[in-house]
Amino acid sequence: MINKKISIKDIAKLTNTSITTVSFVLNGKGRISKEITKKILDVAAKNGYEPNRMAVGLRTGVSKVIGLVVETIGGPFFGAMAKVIEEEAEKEGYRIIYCSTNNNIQKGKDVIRMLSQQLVDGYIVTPMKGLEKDIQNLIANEKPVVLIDGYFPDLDIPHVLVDNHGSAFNAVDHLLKAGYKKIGLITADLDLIQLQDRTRGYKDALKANNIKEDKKLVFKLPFDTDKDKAINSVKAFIQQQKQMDAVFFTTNYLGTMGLESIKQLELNIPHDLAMISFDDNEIFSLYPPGITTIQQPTYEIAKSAIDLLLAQMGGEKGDVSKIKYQIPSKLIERGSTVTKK
Amino acid sequence: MINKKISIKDIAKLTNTSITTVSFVLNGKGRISKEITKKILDVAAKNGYEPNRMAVGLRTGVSKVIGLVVETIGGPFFGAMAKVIEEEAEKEGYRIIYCSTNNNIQKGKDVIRMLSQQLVDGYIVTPMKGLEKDIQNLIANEKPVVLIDGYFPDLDIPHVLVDNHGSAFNAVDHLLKAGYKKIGLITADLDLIQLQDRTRGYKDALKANNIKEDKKLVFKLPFDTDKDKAINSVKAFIQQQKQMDAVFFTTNYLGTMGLESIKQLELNIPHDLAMISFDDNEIFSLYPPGITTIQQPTYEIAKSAIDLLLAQMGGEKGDVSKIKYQIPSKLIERGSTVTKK
DNA sequence: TAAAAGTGATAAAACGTTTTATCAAAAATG
DNA sequence: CATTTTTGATAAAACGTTTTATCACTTTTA
Repeated sequence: MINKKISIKDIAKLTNTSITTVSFVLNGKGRISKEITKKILDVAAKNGYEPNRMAVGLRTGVSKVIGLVVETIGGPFFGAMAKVIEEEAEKEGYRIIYCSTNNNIQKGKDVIRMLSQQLVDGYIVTPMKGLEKDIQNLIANEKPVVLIDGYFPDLDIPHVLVDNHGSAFNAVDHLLKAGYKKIGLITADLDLIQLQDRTRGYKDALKANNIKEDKKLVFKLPFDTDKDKAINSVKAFIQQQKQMDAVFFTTNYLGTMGLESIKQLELNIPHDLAMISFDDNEIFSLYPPGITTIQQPTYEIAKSAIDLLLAQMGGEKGDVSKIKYQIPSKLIERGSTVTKK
Repeated sequence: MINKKISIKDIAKLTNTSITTVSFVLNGKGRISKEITKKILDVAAKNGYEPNRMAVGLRTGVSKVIGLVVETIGGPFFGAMAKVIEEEAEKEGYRIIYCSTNNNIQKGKDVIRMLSQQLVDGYIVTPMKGLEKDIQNLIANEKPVVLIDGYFPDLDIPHVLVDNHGSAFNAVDHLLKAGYKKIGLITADLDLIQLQDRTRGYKDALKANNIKEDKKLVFKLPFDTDKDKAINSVKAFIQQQKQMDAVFFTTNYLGTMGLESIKQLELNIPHDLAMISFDDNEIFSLYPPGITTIQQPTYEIAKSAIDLLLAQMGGEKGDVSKIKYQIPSKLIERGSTVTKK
């Protein structure tokens, strides 16, 4: 089976036919007699013929590759989605080429430029501020794009993500209904629409419960501080706000870091401090007394995104620019937010 | 900047030169005068020329794409490695196309066949029993391959992975030195060399400490049982072995599941049962009293693997088939294995 | 039975590059 | 000044496909 790669031309020679005939047979086009068809198919199979994707790509302009641009591939959230996307794509014969941006705009630009060297048929991208032009460019060049986990507020580009505002609203509302009064917010100092929407959800929930927002209860953790430093500043924040009886973390990463901080401060959850984190995670279910979380529907998000993209690449016409899915999340209630006596 | 893609031919027309000249200038070959060179470079830059990778690939047989075949991209271990691999590859202008096998041999075969349709220049693969032929085929076709996280005992293929035997040995030895007598092993019923090496490490450590192996203390969790079922069977195993005072989990996944089981059984760690898990994980550092783990050097593994691959693809000759890195791990001692009084 | 329609197969162009071989003009050599 | 060498540029082939247009031959139609 150790075969030098065989080409359509070789098969033609082997079967005393022409290149065209072989191509037609292999693609089920044209009109070729049963016998010749069989002969060609046999020879192709016996020699393990595989079309040269480069040649096909050059000729047809189709690569059967999807570009997946995410913030970071590690981590449970994108990891889970990548898996779903890969599986679905494979069913239609697409492969995934993936790149991460690490929330770095220049990296994002580079990655998109690279991918756009006619080597990718469509994109799933987690957007960041600053990438608007680049992504519009892709669309202008007729490449389907689906945004995931974020969106551009002023642009009509199909996207699918969790209902950030509603999820945060529900979480904070849940805390208030459970009797917590002074609810803090810990978020990241990143210019991401997701975080803004979550913050809005927090504020709107307070408002809906007639609670005045206290600016001192909101903490924005600077980006790219190292972990120990970050934990220390979160600890400092928690200690400063003595009256705070619950805290809402806007991301998975912040939540686990918060957990570490609370642990180091030797505070009891939920007695001294209740907490909720965005994004479920194995830690949150295991760590006593269990941390209440907002579980993102990763499967639905990923599935919708890839379906949307495949539909577009499958030649579906129609204007997709208005397709904007906001998928509801699920609040997983655990011990960290028991109703206050 | 919304440019229809421009080709080398267009540039030639725009500058009143020939295709060859443009190609030479763009690739720094041939002998072209300063002025023409400048003119072409200017036009190319202004129009945002990007070479068509398909055409280049077809002509040169080089795709500048690396295939990464892993068990599953989710999860901290492969996630972390994927990141490193992607970053290093990018420095040399390579992109990553990734596929997961989910420990399914057929899927692995399919994936490799797909990638080998002349669309990938080299491979990093986590091997599984049954893929020997397929991978040897790649090598026979002159494609560089580096195995990661596993290897084929009977084949000379470059690979890099943690020192599984030594790591497991150290872990179990650590337990024995800390005063634990009856040490259990929980592993997965998968035919993976990694797990076998770890199991050997466990057994050899017992032997080295003159302890007779007790078959009843070894539990192989059947593959693909669902999580709840798995937890229940682990619980049953733990309850059955009353004399067992410590347990060694051979993977991350098993470790967290074990943690859940122990939690449900309301056993105290380490008083009722000490534990060590292979593969560090955020849960293990957070979960009280802290779980002792074997921390795999993901960075070194990934870095070595990609370096090895890039070197081969960079035209490095020489026989690499004997390159076999076994990188030592680090035992992170935490509260789950305190010295027995 | 002559014209029209259908059948089975193919030649050749095209996709966008890279690269070899070639060529004319200019410069250097004897 | 005739010859060789160097310089700067290019034509054309090739990579492996897909696809359009064409062709010879058979069958159907009028």
